Amino acid sequence: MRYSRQRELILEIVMGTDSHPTADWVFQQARKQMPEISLGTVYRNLKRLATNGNVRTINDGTVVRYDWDQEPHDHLKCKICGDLMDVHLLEEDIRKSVREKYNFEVDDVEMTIIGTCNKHNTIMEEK
Amino acid sequence: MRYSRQRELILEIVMGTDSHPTADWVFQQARKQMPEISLGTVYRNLKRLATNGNVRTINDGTVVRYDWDQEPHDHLKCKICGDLMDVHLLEEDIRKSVREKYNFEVDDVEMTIIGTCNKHNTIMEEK
DNA sequence: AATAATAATAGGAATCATTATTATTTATTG
DNA sequence: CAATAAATAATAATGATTCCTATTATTATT
Ligand SMILES: [Mn+2]
Ligand SMILES: [Mn+2]
Ligand SMILES: [Zn+2]
Ligand SMILES: [Zn+2]
Repeated sequence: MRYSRQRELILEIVMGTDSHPTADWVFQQARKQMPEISLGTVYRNLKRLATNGNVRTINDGTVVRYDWDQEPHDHLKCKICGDLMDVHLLEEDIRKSVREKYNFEVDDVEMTIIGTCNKHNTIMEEK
Repeated sequence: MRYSRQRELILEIVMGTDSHPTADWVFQQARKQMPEISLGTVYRNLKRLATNGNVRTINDGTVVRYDWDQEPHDHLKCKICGDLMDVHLLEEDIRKSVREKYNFEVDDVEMTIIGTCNKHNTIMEEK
């Protein structure tokens, strides 16, 4: 795979955020620095970066998000603000348990925990 | 909400399978018994049955599947045959841990474990 | 049973995220 | 610098799902 300015920029953008961005968000950022870049190029390169192991993909309902953090971890999704936040738990227990109980060879655990994040705490309203 | 023959059929089809069907699969089954039913009707009613709590939805990558089983449980997805199978594990531990450690109010845990199911066991090939 | 009120449907258009196509541009190599 | 082929930009196509609207079916009322 040979070098391209657009791929370098795309990777830099994903590396520079914790927001688990979509292809379209990356595209909006990228065109600020490179106005002629096309959305197809962003999709193509994000996919390639994912198969190369430079970034990882997250399925957020019906859209795909990208995450520079390759460590096995899961996500909390706030149903109010839609934010995804990282959470590290029990990954190894889950893998072990599934292997032993279900005879299923685990590659990857995808967990999204849906709820309400602490930005929307009810405590504040108790004035 | 008033009765409709098509909604009754749609629910019956979802209730009658463990395959975690998509809207399109339900549509294909439904039209065998009711050839004039439309795909939009299937989508509309599956969504309604889900909000009514008659069925639950599963995000399988980019497509939505439906599950009659309302018990909290997770799914193993085989990367070879694409099948989804039910798995029951640790749900309460996960909820508790997230509440305590992250101050995040949990509504629902969505977990998909990706790997290879035992239909593709390598033991069989060791002849 | 006929009538009225209106919820639900069929069929098709529209939308949204993503992928495919292709002519043109660009990185790489001798 | 020229040749080669990989990557891009622009745009068309796709697939899943939702939306629109004229027509039909269900339910309540005479
Ligand atoms: Mn993450
Ligand atoms: Mn299930
Ligand atoms: Zn929030
Ligand atoms: Zn399998």
